[in-house]
Amino acid sequence: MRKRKGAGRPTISDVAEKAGVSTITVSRALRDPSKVSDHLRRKIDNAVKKLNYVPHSHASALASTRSNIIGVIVPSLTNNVFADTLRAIYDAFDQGAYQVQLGNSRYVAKEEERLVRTFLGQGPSAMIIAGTDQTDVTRELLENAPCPVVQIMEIGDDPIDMMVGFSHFEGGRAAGMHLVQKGYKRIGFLGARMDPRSHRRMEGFKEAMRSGGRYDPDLIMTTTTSSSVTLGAELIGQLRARRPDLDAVFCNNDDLALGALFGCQKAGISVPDDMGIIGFNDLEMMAASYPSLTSIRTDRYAIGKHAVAMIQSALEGEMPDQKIIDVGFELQQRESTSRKR
Amino acid sequence: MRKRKGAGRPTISDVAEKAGVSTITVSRALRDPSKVSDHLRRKIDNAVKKLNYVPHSHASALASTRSNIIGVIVPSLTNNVFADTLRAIYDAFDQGAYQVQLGNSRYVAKEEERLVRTFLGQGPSAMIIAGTDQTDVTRELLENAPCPVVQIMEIGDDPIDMMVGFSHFEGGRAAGMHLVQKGYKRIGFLGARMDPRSHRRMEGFKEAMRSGGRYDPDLIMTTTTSSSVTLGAELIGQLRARRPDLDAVFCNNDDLALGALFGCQKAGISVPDDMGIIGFNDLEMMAASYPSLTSIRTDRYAIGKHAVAMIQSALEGEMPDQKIIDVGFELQQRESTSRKR
DNA sequence: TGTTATGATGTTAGCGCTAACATAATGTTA
DNA sequence: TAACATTATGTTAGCGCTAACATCATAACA
Repeated sequence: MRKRKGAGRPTISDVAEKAGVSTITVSRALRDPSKVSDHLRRKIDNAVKKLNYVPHSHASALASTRSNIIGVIVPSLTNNVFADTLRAIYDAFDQGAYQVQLGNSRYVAKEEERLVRTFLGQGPSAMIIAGTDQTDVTRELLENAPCPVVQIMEIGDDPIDMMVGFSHFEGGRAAGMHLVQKGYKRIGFLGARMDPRSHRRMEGFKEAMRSGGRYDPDLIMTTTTSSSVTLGAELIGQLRARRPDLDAVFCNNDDLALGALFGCQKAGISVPDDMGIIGFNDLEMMAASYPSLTSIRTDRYAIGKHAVAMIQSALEGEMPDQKIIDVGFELQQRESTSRKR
Repeated sequence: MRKRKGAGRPTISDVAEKAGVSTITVSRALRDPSKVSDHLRRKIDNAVKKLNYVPHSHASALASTRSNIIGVIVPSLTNNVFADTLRAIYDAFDQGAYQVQLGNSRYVAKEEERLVRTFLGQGPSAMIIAGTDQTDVTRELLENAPCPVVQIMEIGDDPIDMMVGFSHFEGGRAAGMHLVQKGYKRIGFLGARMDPRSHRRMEGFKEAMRSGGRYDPDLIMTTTTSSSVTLGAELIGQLRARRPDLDAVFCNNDDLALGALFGCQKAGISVPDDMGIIGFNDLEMMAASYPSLTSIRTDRYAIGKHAVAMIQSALEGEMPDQKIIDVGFELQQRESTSRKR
């Protein structure tokens, strides 16, 4: 007698036996209740409850060559921006029949490609990937993937499948225009990490400077070092050393902006009178700081929520209302750019 | 002819055929190369490379009732503290043969229990779970789980299996003692969320107050609201309204501490002379702020690294050196508690 | 009434892998 | 040299589920 023992927990056969039907009927009742008569469905539901049956996802994945995995790839786990979006994704999927599988590409394109391969190898139900700057190979893999794909965080005009985000270029431009309007004259840009989205914000900023007659490449200071508050203080120090006449900065993100504020305070420079500061993302701390910090508010949670909604309607076979959702952004003006002239 | 098509990618049989061996030999060569002769192993490795073979994890999981999943359960995705630990876990596992499966319990015990059930249902290779305050049911599930289990973030004397973290009680005590030593007299406690770890920090703090002759329950202000910088400013405002003589606070975490600093600045209270502030965790911003903020530094990345190392040695059948690893903490004294008397 | 569409359920054969046993080849001992 | 370990490889039968086809009942129609 050379039986294998299995995991011990109830199987679909146990349910089928208890309900007096065949296994495939149980399978159908669980996956698409409309395919089974009310009568049998009730019996099956009862049996499931009584046995405390939970489908073996691996068996299901093997038989159907399709798993209940939702692959999510982000470039950073510590960046608050992604954390908010991830939270939305987990919130939306946690109750349901799907398993979120998270990958961290660390801003490395090759790593991202590897993760896409790994995830696709599991026959995911859907993929969510941050950004629009995939390698050609990654893009092709995803275009041919037999599942919905949502690019998040930013939008562009050539989606792999679907997109939710906002225009970083426009966000950067709005920030720049705000500083011009506020009457600042020598407006700098501080940028860390300089991933593609940071670049687009910078380009938007430059555009605003040009149209406002304030463009000066000497006032742009960037580094590929990852962003931090400490770095913000350092960068503004360096830029001021180079250009003591600097009177405002747009920071690539809020950590830098907070750091820039601290840097100014340490150097005895008054914000906003001698230095205007604007950040990007509007993390919670921006409103609480003293002086409070102007920032471009983005709704990261909404991005995650929309992404999941798009996936769910795609999985239910509906055509989504739109392939590209722009959640926009909103300038939150606060004390750090409200100078009394 | 009623063949099923499969996923199209190469299977273990394809490799076996190409290498001129049986499938089980390929299986063994991949899982435990020492069980196969060099001769065949070379052939198999070649075939794998040529076919670009990747094992189908679902099939493997089904056949062995054991998946390559590492289940990780944390109470928050946005708290930087967990983000650092998660990053370490992802960094350590990303290259290998394991898949990290992340769950967010949202500080809800029942949710945690549900996640543990879900994960155990997949036959994980290991489980990592934050904290030591699981429900009895959760604990029992994990104690009987046929895989290594690591509790992270804190330590205690009754591990389910293994533990990595530090004593939050001692951390809180060290913070309290520091304020006493610095000569502060009416020392308050600000606590948000008040999860079990926050409680233990508070208890450590109280202990320090008692032993320093400074215990005053009226100076303790807590809320179950989740922590934020804004909240820190509010809480210190409320506590000062109640006790204008307050001259120092230990904040449950760094967000509150930063908020408390901003609150003081707004109210024109000089830090550290009129108000000492100490936080917990020592996030990066603490050193950068102005004035810089004293905090209890904890090594979250190390916790994740150790957890993975413990799991890996357990999976290789080794007895770990120790079941409980205390990564400790370190008081980082900065300007916010360095008063000139 | 017989023919055909429609829907509900069942039978069978895998999905790709590995546990459990079987066997062959080699070494080890008295 | 026989008797027995030990190691390397193979055979077979599932793991639990679902795709694909088959069957049966009922409704719908000419």
